[in-house]
Amino acid sequence: MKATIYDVAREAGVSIAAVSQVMNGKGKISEERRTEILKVMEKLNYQPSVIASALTGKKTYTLGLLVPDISNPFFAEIARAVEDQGHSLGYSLVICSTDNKDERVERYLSLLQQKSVDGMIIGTGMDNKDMLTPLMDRAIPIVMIAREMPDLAVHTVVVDDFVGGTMAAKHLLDLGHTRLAILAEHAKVISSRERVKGFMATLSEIGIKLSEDHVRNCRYTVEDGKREALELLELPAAERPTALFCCNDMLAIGALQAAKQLKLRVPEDISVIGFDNTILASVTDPPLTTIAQPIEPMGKKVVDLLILELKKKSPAKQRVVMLPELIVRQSTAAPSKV
Amino acid sequence: MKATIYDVAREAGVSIAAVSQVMNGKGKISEERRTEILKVMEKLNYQPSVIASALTGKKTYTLGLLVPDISNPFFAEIARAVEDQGHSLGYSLVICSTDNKDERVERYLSLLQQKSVDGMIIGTGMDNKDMLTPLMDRAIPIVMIAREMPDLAVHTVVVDDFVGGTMAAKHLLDLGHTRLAILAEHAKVISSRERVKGFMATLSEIGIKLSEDHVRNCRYTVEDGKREALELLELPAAERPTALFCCNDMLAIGALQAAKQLKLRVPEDISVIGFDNTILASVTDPPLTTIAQPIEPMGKKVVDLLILELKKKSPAKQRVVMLPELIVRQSTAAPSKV
DNA sequence: TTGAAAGCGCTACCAG
DNA sequence: CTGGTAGCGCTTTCAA
Repeated sequence: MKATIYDVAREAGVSIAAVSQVMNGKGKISEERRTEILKVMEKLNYQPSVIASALTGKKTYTLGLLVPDISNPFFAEIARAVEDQGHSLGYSLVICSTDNKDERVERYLSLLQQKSVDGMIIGTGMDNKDMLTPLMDRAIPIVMIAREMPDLAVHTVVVDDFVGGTMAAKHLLDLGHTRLAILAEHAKVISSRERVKGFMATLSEIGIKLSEDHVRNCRYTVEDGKREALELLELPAAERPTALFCCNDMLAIGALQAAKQLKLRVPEDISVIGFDNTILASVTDPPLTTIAQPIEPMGKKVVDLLILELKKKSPAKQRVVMLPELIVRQSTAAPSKV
Repeated sequence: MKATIYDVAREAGVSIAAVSQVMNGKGKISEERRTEILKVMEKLNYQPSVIASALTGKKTYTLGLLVPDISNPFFAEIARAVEDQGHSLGYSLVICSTDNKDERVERYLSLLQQKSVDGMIIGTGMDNKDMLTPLMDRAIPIVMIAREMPDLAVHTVVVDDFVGGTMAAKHLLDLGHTRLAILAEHAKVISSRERVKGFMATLSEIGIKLSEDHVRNCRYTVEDGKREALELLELPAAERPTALFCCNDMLAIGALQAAKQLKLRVPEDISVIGFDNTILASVTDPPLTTIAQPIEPMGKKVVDLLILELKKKSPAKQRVVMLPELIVRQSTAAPSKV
């Protein structure tokens, strides 16, 4: 069986209090006893129980991460960034794929509480924002990444979606496009909305206005993107957009597939720009021009904020906005002169 | 603060034992008290502490999953499958990206023990297999997925790598290829070795033998695959392979990129076949022909085995071998007649 | 310096 | 049926 603090104490001929003290580097212990105890711990391969220590009011050193789907490359990359930073600070990560379903969010939120995680990182949307308030009442530290819930006093780390949208627009405009369209995510996704806003704002600066059916709402799957893109690309040539801004890489891939199916060449006949710069963007054909989110720094930052928060050393609630970056690959080009 | 069992008991005017009993559905409680207690729990939004209950000898309902890198789509997909099955059985998942470094494996193994996870799912390789024996001595349930350590008595779920290799070979042979080459993972990766074996065995059945420099060892990155593929594809035309079997999709993508760089067309000039059928395979250009692993059933199965194991109802150690499947997309075709 | 003892929240056994 | 109580492994006073 596993060795306990009692085993170590007995073996070393001291009290459990002494053992506890050397483990936590607290209290005064003679150097002699100290090394003796250390030796015994080593010998017994003693692994202190985090469970027991947590019960006495200390931390569990476990964090929860809620994302829509860990198998989605974007969130997998976020998870890795969060895991690494957490790990370097001594925390483990429990992953929770919510599929964006409130019911799953609720279930996980409750589970994580029962397991006494030290804090939660929310990277998933939810329809009912009230789900989080009970947590906050209980003073369970929460931070958000890549999503935000306005009027919720929590640290938040996001990319500047609006600016990302303007970057995409500028790139396309610079290339000479004038007939544009957007593949957006569901309207309730704030980040997507902001991207669209930034995109449209930039267009309107030079007097371009998108008709409503040129802004399509999709879920977040490749299939969805493809379906909507097909409709857009099947419009009569005069209306058909020459460039597509997709609010994430998955949708952009759908658009690529739609173009292929319609025998349209990318970027000659149609330019496509994505968002996120996941690994997917680098392996498509053609490689996807996209707006990159600085995932790694974001994951790092959100963990740092969470740790600060649960150490009560937290500054006023911050909203950290990171700058996106345009990554030009080969899915965008000047429109062909017709 | 969080409500405890005491709060519920006090509020309901009963003993904590009674509360505990209704929670666990044990003992005899009058229907009356029972509903009353339930009502109070509801009212106080009582969340029983898994920590405390675990300390009394019950389970933590937490599982650990070790993989090389959660941001690698293949492992992210495994994680999702494992998470789902675990979740449906009431278990949470702690993810651990090891980067295939023994040092990280060891650290995580120790951490998971300290946190008293109920079991661990190993999907990462390690040089020093002895790292697992202390766990087994302590009777911590372990199962393996997508990796195996022969002569270690643990349940293992793998795809039939050898057969996968033969499938790839048959497909290429049927297409008419005779000059073949392999992009393998490091020789210590058993699954890769088996794939190579299956592939070569099939070739030798019809008298084809690969020269040694046509079997290249890579790490598991796209860059690595590309580098090795470049060398292969730059061979004089007479020696240059017309088809490449890559032991995973990442390497295959590297091969695709190498071909592109050399202005070779896929599949006309060079056929490429991957392994794993991750999401990446469906978004490349051309879409990748690959050998699919039944990830979802594998994840489900491995969790079931683990749960059985920790309920002590475990049958003799099983090695579950699932059948791979050839997914034909567009990266393979008959060699062009030269 | 050191150790006895009181919990942390919950389970399980046992006497009523 | 019901409730008192002894732990689970560890932390933290508080005396000695």
